[in-house]
Amino acid sequence: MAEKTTSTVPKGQKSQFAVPYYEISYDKFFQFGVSVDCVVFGYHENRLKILLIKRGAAPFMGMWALPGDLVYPNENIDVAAQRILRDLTGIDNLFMEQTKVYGQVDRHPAGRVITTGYYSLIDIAKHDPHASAWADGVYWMDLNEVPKLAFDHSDILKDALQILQQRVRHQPVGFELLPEKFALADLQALYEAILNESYDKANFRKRILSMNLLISLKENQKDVPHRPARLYKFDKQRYDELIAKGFSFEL
Amino acid sequence: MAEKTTSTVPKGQKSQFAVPYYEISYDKFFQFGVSVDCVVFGYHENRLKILLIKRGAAPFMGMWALPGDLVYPNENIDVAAQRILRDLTGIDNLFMEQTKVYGQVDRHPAGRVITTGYYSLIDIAKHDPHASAWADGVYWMDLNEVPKLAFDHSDILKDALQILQQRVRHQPVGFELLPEKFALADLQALYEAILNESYDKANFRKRILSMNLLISLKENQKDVPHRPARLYKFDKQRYDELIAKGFSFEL
DNA sequence: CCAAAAGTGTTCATTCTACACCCATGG
DNA sequence: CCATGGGTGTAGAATGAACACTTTTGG
Repeated sequence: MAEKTTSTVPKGQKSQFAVPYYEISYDKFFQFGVSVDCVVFGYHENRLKILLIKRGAAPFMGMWALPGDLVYPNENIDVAAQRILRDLTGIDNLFMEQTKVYGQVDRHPAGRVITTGYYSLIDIAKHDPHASAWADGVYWMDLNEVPKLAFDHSDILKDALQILQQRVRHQPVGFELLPEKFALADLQALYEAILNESYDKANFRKRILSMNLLISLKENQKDVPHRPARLYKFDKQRYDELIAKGFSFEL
Repeated sequence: MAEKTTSTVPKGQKSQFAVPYYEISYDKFFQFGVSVDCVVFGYHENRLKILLIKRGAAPFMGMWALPGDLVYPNENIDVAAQRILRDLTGIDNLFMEQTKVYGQVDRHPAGRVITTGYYSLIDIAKHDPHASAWADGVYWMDLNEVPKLAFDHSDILKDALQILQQRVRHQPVGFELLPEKFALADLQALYEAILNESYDKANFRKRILSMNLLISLKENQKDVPHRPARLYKFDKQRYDELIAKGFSFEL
């Protein structure tokens, strides 16, 4: 920012270099609000879910929205995103990644607020308790049943889903949605839910196992009315090694 | 932004819902500056280049930096990015895409400024004139020779390059860097420059041609001291059709 | 013994890789 | 006629898709 040495500027507005540098802070340029909005994906009973809140204040009171908040002037935006999810779920250091910035002038009725989308993946069974215990305004909504959301949150959700689908095909990102120990069929069902496709069981497991990213545990499912499946866990260490070598996971 | 109904907030700071909604605009939350920074890739003589400016004002005066500017309070951020490149190159509607948001508290010495990175691809031969004629502060720098940049611009550049490499492998994005008519060997050299790899000539052309994204012109290179190559152009229409059908280009 | 889902093996088609070879032009 | 890079064909390897089959559990 403020890097240009010359510039054409919109009529009636002076460039930031028309005034001494140290006055910039008090300038009309510093009037933006900054927020983050979180698209939290969960997975339960073969369905993709998303964490929504019911707004209890204007604007858009009573409408569904993504959890989000304004960023404090002395707060990094990544930290703000973590803070919001900590408030909702009680968990720190959740996997989170930026999606996009939304900078339309009129996107917030209260003033100029630009927001950054984040998406996150969590295992509902493990992390849900705090969220559902917290206020009456937080719910896991089936992705297929999400109504129109407040602000431009429908767009933010749409973009986040697309990015998730893209990620999941090229990086083993989906594991955060599963319990630590899982069967290959669970993983397959997860991929099918996210990508809206179906895969051949034999070929799916061959592909996944050939990547050597799963550690076969010496443990099986219990109390299932059929042959119990072998459980696996994700080998994070091996993944990091492969990534460091420029490996790209392709589904 | 301002979506939560309850929240724990940093000590000593009140949530935006502790005050009536309509007062938010005058709140301490609205003190951010917002900027955009552009990573403009060009391509010339088998080398990837990037457009840099030499800063003529504090802070970081005299250092190399990405072209960027503060966003006006009434300006969409995408529009701001286009404006900056229009100033530099005289071209409107350049291909541009967001990379990431940079929201570290201390990233700008003049105050709290968050910035959004954009990358853009342009054909130097076609679009350069304005840039090089414009002031003495704008240069095409070989990507391998870029020094440490002002602010966190080195990070922004690094991320943008990574995103470009990712894009180029999955979408035919690189064409913007070439003249409208090009030979297959030019395209191959471009991919090799961006991805730092080399490909078998025969296999590369088979792969590219099998996608049916190139239109073979009835025209060859001229004045080359060897068999002149057939020229092609990118079939944008066909590309849009394929994308609409969920096609994904894989290199 | 049956149902249900886990888990494996095989075949055939397709794609990828490496490499050899021919072609057209300027000098 | 040579050097240079354009352009093509092919054999063998590797991968992928489809599908049949075996295994292990609970009821």
